[in-house]
Amino acid sequence: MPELPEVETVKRGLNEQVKGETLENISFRRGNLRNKIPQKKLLKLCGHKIENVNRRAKYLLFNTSAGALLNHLGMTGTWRLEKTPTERKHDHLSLVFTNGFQLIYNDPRRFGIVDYISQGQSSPWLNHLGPEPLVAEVFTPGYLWALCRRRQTSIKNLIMDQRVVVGVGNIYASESLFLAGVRPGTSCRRVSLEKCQRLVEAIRGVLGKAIEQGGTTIKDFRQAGGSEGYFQQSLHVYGRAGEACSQCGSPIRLGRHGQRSSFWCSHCQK
DNA sequence: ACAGTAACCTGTTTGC
DNA sequence: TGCAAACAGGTTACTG
Repeated sequence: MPELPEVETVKRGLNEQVKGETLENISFRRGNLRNKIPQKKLLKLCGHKIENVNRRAKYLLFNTSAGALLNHLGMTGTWRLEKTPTERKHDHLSLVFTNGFQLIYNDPRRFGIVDYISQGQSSPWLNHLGPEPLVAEVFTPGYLWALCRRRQTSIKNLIMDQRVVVGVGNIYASESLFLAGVRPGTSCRRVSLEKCQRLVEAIRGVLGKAIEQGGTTIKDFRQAGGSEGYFQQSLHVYGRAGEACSQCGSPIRLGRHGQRSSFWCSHCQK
């Protein structure tokens, strides 16, 4: 479900909803998602305030002075805040706050992660992550170009590799490549420094705009509070196979790279 | 070491 | 209409 803009949107919503609130209890409906949920460790957070909710890559971190709850939404994870909770299918745990509200984690496909991080420590989940694309000092054209020299894969696979740069998933990979004028199947070895420059700018630009518009709602992504994102209106190629390219009118092509659908315009992207 | 594929799940859409 | 296959915003574990 969520790429960087969606996770960032969720993060901002959660800060409005639970920042400063004290955790009273955590109730668990099942013992595992993609990982085994360390229930006992997580219960150490009870009695402590959520200082803030941060984001690293596509991971959310609920920080307290007694450690943090780490969460990855996988494809279908959502948080919803309720005063009088109505149980829904696929509710897996809920954070109960002293103000009477509950923050409930729902995840049908259970590709999500819920883990505990001790105070001041890192987590194995965060170890191999590449730079944040929105931080210009760390995600530079030269950096990307150096990786293009070294690796042997398509440029789309490369920018979706979280070790290379975090936060770019299947939607924004296609969109960035369209904006940069590079076909997704191009071998990264054949991507010039100049193209890397355009690509870095495109990635940063598209992620930034998507955040401004509250993310992309294709199917079931919702902002905190339940409203949809609006960025889907701005998608140039993703999900538009057969439609006319907004720039040149050629039909948008559909193909697959690394088991994922790719969308591109053969005229605008070389 | 690296790249490509299967696997983890459920729900929805597509095609016969 | 019904059923089965294909597909979905992600990541890891395996294979060669």
